[in-house]
Formats: sequence, structure tokens, C-alpha cells
Amino acid sequence: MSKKFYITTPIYYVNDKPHIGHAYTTIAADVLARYYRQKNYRVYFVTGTDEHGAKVAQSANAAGMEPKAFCDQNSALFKETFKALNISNDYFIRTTDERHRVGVVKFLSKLHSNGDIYEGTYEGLYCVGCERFIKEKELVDGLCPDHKKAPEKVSERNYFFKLSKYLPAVRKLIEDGTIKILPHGREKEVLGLFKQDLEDFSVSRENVQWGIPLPFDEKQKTYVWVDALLNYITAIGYGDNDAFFEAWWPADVHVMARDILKFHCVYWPALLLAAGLPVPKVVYLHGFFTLDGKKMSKTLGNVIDPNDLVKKFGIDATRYLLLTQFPFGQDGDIKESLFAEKYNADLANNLGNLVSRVLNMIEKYCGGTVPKDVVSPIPLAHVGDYIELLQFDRALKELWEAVMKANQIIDEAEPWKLAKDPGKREQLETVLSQLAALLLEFAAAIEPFMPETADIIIGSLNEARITKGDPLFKRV
RNA sequence: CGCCGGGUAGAGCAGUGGCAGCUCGCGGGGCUCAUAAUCCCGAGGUCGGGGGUUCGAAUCCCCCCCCGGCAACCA
Repeated sequence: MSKKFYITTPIYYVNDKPHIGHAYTTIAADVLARYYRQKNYRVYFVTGTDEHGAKVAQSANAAGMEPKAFCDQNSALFKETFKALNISNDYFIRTTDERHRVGVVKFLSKLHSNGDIYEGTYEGLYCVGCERFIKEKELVDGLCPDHKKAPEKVSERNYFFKLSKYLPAVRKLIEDGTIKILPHGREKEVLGLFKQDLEDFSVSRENVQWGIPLPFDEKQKTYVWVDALLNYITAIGYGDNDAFFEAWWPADVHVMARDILKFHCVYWPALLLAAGLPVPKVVYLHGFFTLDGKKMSKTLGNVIDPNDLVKKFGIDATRYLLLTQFPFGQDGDIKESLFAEKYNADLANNLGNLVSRVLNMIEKYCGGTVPKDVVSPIPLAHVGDYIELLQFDRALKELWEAVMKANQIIDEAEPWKLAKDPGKREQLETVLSQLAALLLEFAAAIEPFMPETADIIIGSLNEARITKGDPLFKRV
């Protein structure tokens, strides 16, 4: 039996349309999923949408829709976008799914009966303008800095999770590497959190309507973050399919952006321990990016819709362009204006043109068949290792070095001259066969990143009669 | 206030103690199989500023400046 690999993205909040941040995370996870499938792992790849909470209810109201209808509409947008990006998820979970509700109820009931959930009162300062609780130290002269208004003192009856009881255990699991937090710098950040103010947190909301009712107090709704985290287990059958759940849990890797580190590296393991479940093996926090040096935001109007990129550059190019902006795991800046430049240079000129030259010469000089069975002259030794470490930029760099080297080989060998000299037939056939082998090896290695491109290259070279065909990437 | 990250050629980024690298762009040359593509050569950097450690620092330590993020249900 081959090894299993369960990989997740965060579930995305349906309050917003999909943007390139969502695309970035999901493409990265997709690369891993495809890579491990290629290695014959049994892979289960889950993404989905997070649909509860006051904010969604408000947005639905503003749109004149019922919350569920609003969620149906926006969740569908994510599904469509991921399809447009050729994301190979095995399952798409929605927190409004009935099976998710069943799992959440089971989970919370368990914690409640274990005594890890207790009733308390949350007291805080609430700013109506911000529509949130703010901390005393955030206030300027006793007023909300954004709205210049005094916050109201509000107390709310809530149920709390005994986080404090599990903190030492979670910390130990991180320190001894049972839960790997990557890249390495992030582990330090998480361990730093344990020295700060980690308190028991509320798992319910009294005045939120749009949510999953608590099994032990139907008037209260499940706090949306708890609801959301549980997707990782309900998606694989916690609550309605024990065998399936046992087969896949724990997650081999949770991929996400670094802003939700605390929820995934502290709260989530603690909740799992309380329920007597294994903890995830790896949590990978990738970097944040800015757009043209500015934070991505709706008010600045610099949000990029991944569907627009796909329309302009195609699916594989969009995947490539997003992952090659900066090292995965670090922060970086994305300049949309550079996409076209990089597309032309890397994809149209280097790779696309290489494929054209090789296919054309095989068609012209060798009658459309690869004459010899030889090995590629350029090894791709580390691509797999880099992918396993989520160093996508390095993997792609090694692949592109091979492409550039291939172009050099052609210029040095000058097959067009060899073709004119019958005495050099042997050399001609060898070099073209080597190039064909190189392209096949390249295609296999690029498949996790650019599945369609890989198929086209492999398909072209497997034709009974190879022809030049259409350009892989037209210049823009 | 706190916490995290960044400031390296015109642009985008690697490099974390030992002669400063890659890609794009730019200038010159070559080739003609190819998507005005490709190949070769070249110009271009006080590695944010200052101080220190060291035989030696972009790389380690201290101070400062600038940019971004988290803390706020936008990956």
C-alpha cells in the first residue's frame, strides 16, 4: 500500500471574491498534491469555503439576499476560479454543508462532556464603528482611534475553551518536532506566542445568527474560527465516516499564509488534543505579498482577479508567474506590469521557442520520429527535493537552467548545418534525440506546476509523426 | 508601545564570514532550426547610514533611517 498524503489549504471566507492571494495559496498546495500523486502517494487534497459569521450575514443583507443564497453564489465563484486554475482538489468543503455541521456538533459535544468548555462572561469594550471589540491599550484618549468615539462596555455570556490546560502539551509537540512549523523562522515566532497573552478563548457568540448552534446551548452559535478549523477533519468524514477519517487523518501538511499562524499552530493543536485526536504533521506558513509595494486592498483598488490573469496569459502561465515572483515562505512584492515581461522571456522565448525548434527539426530532419533512444544530457537532480521543501522558486530555477542549457546545446551543435552534410547524420540524430529526451524529462518535472504544458510536450513527442505544431506560449 | 519581515546593478530577486551572483532590460557581435525567437561578449553595484568584532563582513554585534506586514474574519 502506498503512503497517504493529506494536504489542505485554508478555507476561504466567502465575504470576498477570489483574488490572487487565494490563488497563490491554492496553487502552491496543488503543486504539492500533483507532485505526490506523481510519486504514487495516495493523495487527498482539500480546499473550500468558510461561510458563517456576522460579516457574511451582513454582506448578504446588503446584497438583499438570504445568507445561504449569498454563500452559494460566492462559494461557487471560488469553485469556478479554482477550476479555471486547474486546481486538482479531491474535495471542496463548505462550512454550510450538513456533514460539516454534524462534525462540529460531535466535536463540541465531546469537548463539553470532557469539561474543556465552560460558561463564562466576556466583558469588553465594543466600538460600534469598527463593529468589534477593541483593547484598552488601543484607545487614544479613551476613544477609538479610527472613529473618535468612546466604545461601549459590553458583556456577553459565552462558552470558553480551556486553552490554558493544553498549552504546555502543544508547546512540547512543537518543540520536539511532532508538529513541524515551516519555514523554520516561523517556529520561533510561534514559540514566542507562548510567552505572550494566550488566554482561554470563546468558542461561541451570543448575538451572531448565521452560524452553527452549539449542541449544549442552541441560543449560541459556534465561533466562526472554531467552525472553520474543524473543516480539516469534517472534510474527511469526522462525524459521518469514521473509516475514511481514520484513513486520512492527521494532515500531512496544512498550507496557508502566515497571518493565521496563531489559529493553526496554537488553537488548532490544542482543540485536537482536547478531542483526543492526533495533531497535524506540518504547518507551512507562506509569505505575504504586496502589489506594487502596496498592501492589497479593496479600498486601494489594486486587487487582482486571478481569472483576469488566466484570460490574459492562460492557466499554466498564471500558475508559473505567481509562484516565481519571490521565494515561497518569504514576503515579497508583485508587480503586475512585470508579468508580461516574464511571460515573454521565460515562457514564450525560452521554453516555448525551445519546444518549437526541437519539434521542427525532428519533423524536418528526421521525418517526424525521434531516431535514437538516448538519455537527457542535463540531469534535473534536485527539482523533487526542492518541491518537497516547498522551495518552488528553486525548483523552477533549476528547470529553467535546463531550458537555457538546451538552447545553448542547439546553438553549439548547429543541427541545421549537420543536416546538410550526410557524413554528419549520426551527430545530428544524436543531438536531436538528446533534446527530445531532455524535453520529456523536463515535461515530467514541470507537470505539478504546469500540467497542461507537460501534457502538450509529452503528447507532441509521442506522436507517430512529430510535427512542429502551434506555439506553446504566444508572445503577448 | 509590542511582535515579525525587508532595504544588494536601471528593474525584480538570490547570496548569511573568505575574490559581489541570477533573470529581465540595455549596448555590441554571431546564427538562421525557431514564436523579431536563440547564442556569445560587454557596460552597470560606496551590498540603506554610522560604529564595532574579525586576518577578512553584504553576511556577526550595537545604534539610527526608510519601507511593509501582524495585532483588526483579505491568501
